[in-house]
Amino acid sequence: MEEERCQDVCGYIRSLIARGELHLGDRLPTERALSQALGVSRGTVRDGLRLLESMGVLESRQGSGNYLSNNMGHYLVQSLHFMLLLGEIDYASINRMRRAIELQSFRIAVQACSPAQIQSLWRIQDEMERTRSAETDEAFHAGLIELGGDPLMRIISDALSDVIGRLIGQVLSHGAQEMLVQTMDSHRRILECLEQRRVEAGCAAIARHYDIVDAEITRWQAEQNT
Amino acid sequence: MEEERCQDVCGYIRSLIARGELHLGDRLPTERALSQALGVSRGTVRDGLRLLESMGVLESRQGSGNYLSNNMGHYLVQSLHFMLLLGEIDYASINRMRRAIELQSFRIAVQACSPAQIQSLWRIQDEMERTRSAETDEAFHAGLIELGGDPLMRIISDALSDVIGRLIGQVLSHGAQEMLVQTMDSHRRILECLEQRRVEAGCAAIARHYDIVDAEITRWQAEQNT
DNA sequence: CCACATTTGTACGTATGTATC
DNA sequence: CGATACATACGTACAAATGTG
Repeated sequence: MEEERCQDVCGYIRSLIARGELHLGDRLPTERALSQALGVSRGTVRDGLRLLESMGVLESRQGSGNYLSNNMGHYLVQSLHFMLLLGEIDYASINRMRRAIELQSFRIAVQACSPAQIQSLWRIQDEMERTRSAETDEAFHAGLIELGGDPLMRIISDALSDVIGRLIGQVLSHGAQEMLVQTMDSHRRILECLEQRRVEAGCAAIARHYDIVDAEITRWQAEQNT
Repeated sequence: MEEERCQDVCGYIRSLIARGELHLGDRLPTERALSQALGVSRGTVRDGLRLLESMGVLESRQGSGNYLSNNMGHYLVQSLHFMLLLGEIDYASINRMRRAIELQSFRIAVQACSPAQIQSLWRIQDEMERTRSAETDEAFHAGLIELGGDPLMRIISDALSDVIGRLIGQVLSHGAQEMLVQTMDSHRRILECLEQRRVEAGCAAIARHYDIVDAEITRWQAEQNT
């Protein structure tokens, strides 16, 4: 067997992108058209397309077609879940990564973001003061990353938040009141530093914030094991 | 058709892991055994296993079997290549992420790494002074991340280095001599700060290093377009 | 609202290639 | 060499979603 014809499918799509004939959001040729163009069966075309789908390069819509997309995050989330399950990584590791991304985003945001953007973060923070929900906490951090404006950091950060989200929710709802107060204190301090364009103080506030979260997660997990 | 039997395969493997009956490196039941146990065809089993393979959860070895592994990085690399191709991210974005990871790893390493570990980095740096190769540059940064000891940062950092590696190689070999001198200067400064456990100075050195690299990449890309 | 063609989704069976042991 | 196990491809059938007339 000559083998690897499904790699040809990937390569063909890749070349269409490289030649500028396909862009993000575009619909691919139908699977039957591809199978005729490349002289392979539809099943083989599907194997190739599913490879691309598993990398988040395209998205299939039943009854409609295959479209170029960018949902790498989706598969990143699943990978992270399995890595957690296999004990290859832990929540502390995920949080270290979130901390690294947030610090870098903050440094960029301090130099680039507008007062209006800061205001929108204040509104999210105000809502969190009222609801004390994990969703608003996630929105706050996602908003901070967004200010950095880096697409890769946003994708990875979103995936990390998704994976750790449930845990944060449990910690927030069952954790000590003191921790909640500290969390929202540090949120406010971060925004104040952002407004006053104080880079180092802001980074210190972010570091303190994650120290608090890390400590609480550790404490909460120890409690679960009893 | 009852559909989604290939998801059952994923779920079954997942449950085997969760129940502690399968660990990293273990060999899975044969495809025929799985197809009998779950009452599906071998092709369906393969569909399920390939889903897991695409997430880096398992690795297939022809003639031997399917093994639980952790090569999420491999697929991360391919995703990143496509994202670059589609213009969803650029090299600057990748470098921002590398900078963020390296800064965080450095902060951890300063507090935790041994003199022997620092010595091994000096040896890599000595080799780079001689060879001025992209490989030793990559080894230097990988070593720095390694000192941080975080598995997630290592995986993501390796993938990023892989994607940007060729570009770094071209920049190093065709770039200005002045840039090479600056690069190795900053490498040495980073190691000196690590030895002297000077956190902030070390972070500043890392930031300077990436500023140099970013500027050179920008300059080099502009040159390519002429 | 219905009917219909199109397109992808899923599964099965079969055949053959190829690496491992 | 032979048995085992995965790799790849093809063909077929039907399900389900979409879009259109």
